[in-house]
This record gives sequence, C-alpha cells and structure tokens, in this order.
Amino acid sequence: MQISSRFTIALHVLACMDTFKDEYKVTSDFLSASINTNPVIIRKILSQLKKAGLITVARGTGGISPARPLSDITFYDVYEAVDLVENGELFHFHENPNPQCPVGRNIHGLLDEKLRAIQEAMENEMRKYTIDDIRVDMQKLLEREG
Amino acid sequence: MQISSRFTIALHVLACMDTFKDEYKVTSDFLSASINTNPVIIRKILSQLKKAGLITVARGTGGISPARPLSDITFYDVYEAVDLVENGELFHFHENPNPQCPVGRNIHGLLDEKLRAIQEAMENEMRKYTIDDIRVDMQKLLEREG
DNA sequence: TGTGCTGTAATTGCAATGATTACATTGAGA
DNA sequence: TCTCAATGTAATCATTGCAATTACAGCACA
Repeated sequence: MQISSRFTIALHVLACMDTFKDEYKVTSDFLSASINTNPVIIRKILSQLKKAGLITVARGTGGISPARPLSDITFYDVYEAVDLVENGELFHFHENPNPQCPVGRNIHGLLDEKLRAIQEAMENEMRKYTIDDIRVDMQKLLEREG
Repeated sequence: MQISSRFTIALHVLACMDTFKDEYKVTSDFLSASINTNPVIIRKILSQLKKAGLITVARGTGGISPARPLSDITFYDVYEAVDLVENGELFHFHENPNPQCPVGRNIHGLLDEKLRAIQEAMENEMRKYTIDDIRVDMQKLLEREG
C-alpha cells in the first residue's frame, strides 16, 4: 500500500507557490499544467492545505500564498493535511478478532505500542523537513541550470 | 492511506503459531477462527510468508511452523512479505510532471532523498521488533491472565 | 483409498483514487 | 455595475486494491 500521490502533489504545489510567486499568479490551472493533472484535483488539495492553515487561497481573483513562514511548514504538516486517515492510524487492524482465543483477545493491545513507535519514527522524520528546505534546494538547482 | 490489514493479520498468525504449537495443529481454519476472517485470506498470507522464507507450510497434512528462529523474524520481514508494493516505494509520485516547467522537471529528484529518509526511518524502526518479542509479551500476558 | 488440509482460480462487493464535466459563487478591475 | 477569471463543489465514471466467498484440484498421511 502506498501513500497517495496527493502528498507529493501538495509538495509540488508548495514548491511552485514559492518559485513563481513573483512571475505568475499561481492558480489551480497554472499548477495543473506543471503537475500534469486536472485543475479540480488541485483545487481539492488546495482546499485541504487551506483548511490546515498552510496557505491562503484568493477567492474570486485567484492565486495562492503561504499562510505562515515556509520554514514553519513541515512535510508532516502537509502529510497530515492531505493524506491522514481518520484518527491518524497508519496501520489497519483487522476488526473483531476472536475474544475466546487468548491470542485474539490480546494481540491488539500487545502490538499497539510497537506499531505506534513505528508510525512515530516515520512522522518524526517527516517533521525534520520543511518547505523552506525545498525552496533552498530548488534555488540551487535552478541556478545551476542557468 | 493505511497499510493493509494483511500486516497485522500476519503478526497475529505468527503469534498463534508459537502460542499453540504444542496444543493444536495450526491450520488456516484454526487461524481464521482466531482472527475472525476467511481461511482463504489466511492461506494467501501463509503463502506469502512461506515464499519469504519465514515459515513452512505442511502440504497435505496441514499446519505451519517457523522456518527460522523467531528472534530472526523482524516486523520488517513480515511487512516486506505481505505488504510491499512493487519496487518498495512507500510514496506514490504523480506521473509525468511537465518537463517544460522548472519545478516540474526537478521536483522528483529533489524530493527523492528526503522521502527515502522518511521511508527508511519507518523501516528501520520495524527492524527493531521481532516475533520473539511478541512471544515474550504474550507469555507474560497469559501468565497474568492465569 | 479416504480424509483433512493446502493451493489457487474466479467472482463479488466495497472503498479510495483520480479524471472529468458542469455550474454556482466570488471579487477585483474595467 | 458589469465582466470575467478563478474558486468551491457536486456528480459521474473508470480503475485499482482489498477482503470475502465458492469451488475444486492436488497432496500426504493414516
């Protein structure tokens, strides 16, 4: 099972938002051209990023901009905004194990702590990277491209 | 997006395999009763665990047993056996970003390293836990239950 | 040889994703 | 105030993956 492309699309969106902020109005149509997908998909993602307080979207006139410093938007914030399942559980437990069975009635509680540690390891690593890191890397790359 | 229940089911299977090894023949029917799912689902998972070299399955006579020491079967081994997508990429990249766009043509390479680090953080944490840890915890728990 | 179990194909229901069309709403600028 | 580009959102559709289920062939031991 993979984490949906909404996550990498959202990172792409935020990279564009910074890169083109002085040259273009960054709209869902503009973004969908760079990402090569449908504008409605983008608008859905923009809506999620807005709801999470990461960007502002200009209704009517169009275009997006960051709602807080790029160094204060981590990969985890983005992941949480667009891809988090209900109650934030990464691992899916099979429902209704048999309570008559000693393993069945204990397995969930027994695994919980370890699974949470695994999920947290991933999420903590996500918190290390910010959109500002992308900005810096992108700037370097584009300078090298000339 | 969640990691499929095959992973937690597989851990449940391996816990049962040890807990009941002396009392019962651990068959797909026996397991499906504890897990409360369909025997065919279990057989599919057993087949994946067998293919990964974690267990042996007795054809004809029935029942499963570990193919190597429980302390040598990590959560990652199980995850890899039952839930890994092709080429092992946790994150799904949107296909065909626009190569005309400076962000579009660079975003994949630019994110790759960070996404790999995130995935590895999760996988490395998975490698810390083994089926033997489950055995020990389960034993303690069952003693306390009396 | 009979019996119990595995291996596996085929089908179904369901949910999530992504693509697309359509249209009401918004708000800045002419 | 009207225009128009853009957002917000509903509705539909195709595709995919998961899980459940039925069915049956193959296997090994008693």
